[in-house]
Amino acid sequence: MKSAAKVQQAEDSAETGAQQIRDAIREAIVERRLSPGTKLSESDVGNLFNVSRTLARAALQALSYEGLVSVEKNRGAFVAYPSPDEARQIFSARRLVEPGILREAAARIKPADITHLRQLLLEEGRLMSERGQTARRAEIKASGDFHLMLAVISGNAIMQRFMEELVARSSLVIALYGQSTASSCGHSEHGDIISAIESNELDRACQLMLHHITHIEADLDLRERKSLGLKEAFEL
Amino acid sequence: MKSAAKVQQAEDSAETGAQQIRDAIREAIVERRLSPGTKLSESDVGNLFNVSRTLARAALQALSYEGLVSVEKNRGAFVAYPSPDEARQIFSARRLVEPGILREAAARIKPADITHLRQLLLEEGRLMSERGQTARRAEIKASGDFHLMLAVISGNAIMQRFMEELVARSSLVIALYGQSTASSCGHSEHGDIISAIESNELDRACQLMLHHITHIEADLDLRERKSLGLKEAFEL
DNA sequence: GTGCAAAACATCGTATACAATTTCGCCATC
DNA sequence: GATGGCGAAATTGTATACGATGTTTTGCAC
Repeated sequence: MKSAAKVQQAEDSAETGAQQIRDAIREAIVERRLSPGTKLSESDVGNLFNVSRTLARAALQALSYEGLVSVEKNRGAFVAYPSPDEARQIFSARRLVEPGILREAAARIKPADITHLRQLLLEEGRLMSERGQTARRAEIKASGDFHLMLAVISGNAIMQRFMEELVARSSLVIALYGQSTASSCGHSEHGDIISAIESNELDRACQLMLHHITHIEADLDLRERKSLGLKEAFEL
Repeated sequence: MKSAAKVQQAEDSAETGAQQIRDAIREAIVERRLSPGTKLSESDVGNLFNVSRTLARAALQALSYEGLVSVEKNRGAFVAYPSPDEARQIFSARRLVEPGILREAAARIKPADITHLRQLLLEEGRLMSERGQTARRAEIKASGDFHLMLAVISGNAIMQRFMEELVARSSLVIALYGQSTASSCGHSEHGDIISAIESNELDRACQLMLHHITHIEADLDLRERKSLGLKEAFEL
């Protein structure tokens, strides 16, 4: 029934008054309801969630450890505004770890996992064809979930957490520097990767993954905005 | 002069009342002055550093994000006591990322970096020959610094932070499950890796790195302690 | 003497309060 | 009219206070 889930949630959220807020804000950032640079004042966050500044502050601190929020001393917290250089580092990191994760995942993958991956893919495709903001947001999330799922399958909780951070930060980068309207220009590439895994073509799957990541990065416009950059760093 | 550095430090530490404490505790954990499972009560930590529970709590929270401290709801914070499975995941993660980091580092390495690496190696060797607790602790740190330095050279701040976490947690694992007295049984392996990089034998350097990590893990006794495990989790 | 229950104690979770720093607006002055 | 400084308002940094939860101890009954 609902009781089990509710109790579980209650037990979690009890310790995690702050974590609930953290998760809510993170979701808002990843789904781009919050734009990079937006100020997240402790009081505002606290009022919004009906908690004290203490918890709001804890949540913001947590997000800063994940790189989604930058806190500046005596000035407050802002949704992270990754520099082009940071963006490059994020994708460099992904190219570095995702082939390895894919290999680990492929070694342990079960038929049920493949089914699950294909379900994700279907969902992603469905959302792509839909119109509207909510569909867009769900699509963004689904696109990241594919990469996350591989980390889950790999069975390494540490790499999973790291990938969560990388995917979330990627979403931020794409929001800032993305050019093409469709963030998931490489939707079909996900399918190709699954197919390669299924047919045990591991090296090819890794190659596809590398290309996929590179394609995402290639869609960005990572040129520095000199004069604009200063203005934006101040206010926007 | 000193002023620039001092000011920089002052600005840093001002924002980081909590971060100073976090760093101090982390250092104590990594250098094994604090054993896994040790209780870190918020009040005690606060009193120790002459700050309120607020800051102590923030520091402990931060350490829990790094996996060095585990906080249990309504029970308090403890120096992390990684399970054998967690230990395996940590080394699995290192095998996954360190070759990639090494490749990145090799691509950007400058002569000055190699000099620096060799200096680290020398220092490590010197500490190995010394006796005493302090030398041991410094040796542990130096051994990790080699791996960290490669991440620094790679120029990717994200991977650098990730490696910092992995090295710190490795230290914890070795403290728990290490068998041989010398934690740095593979000291010479560090030198071999540098040599391989210097002579541009990249594939060999990666192989050496993988073997090195595997050697460290092989020195562990990762068998589960059933009855003992429970007792230790309580008190020790 | 043993076992259970209840209360005292300790510790954490959260809110509120105060101090320090920054920011913004206003007025005087050039 | 522009500029610079001074003061008020807002925001963050830190401490303290109070309620909730877990742990230990004490006392009573069997």
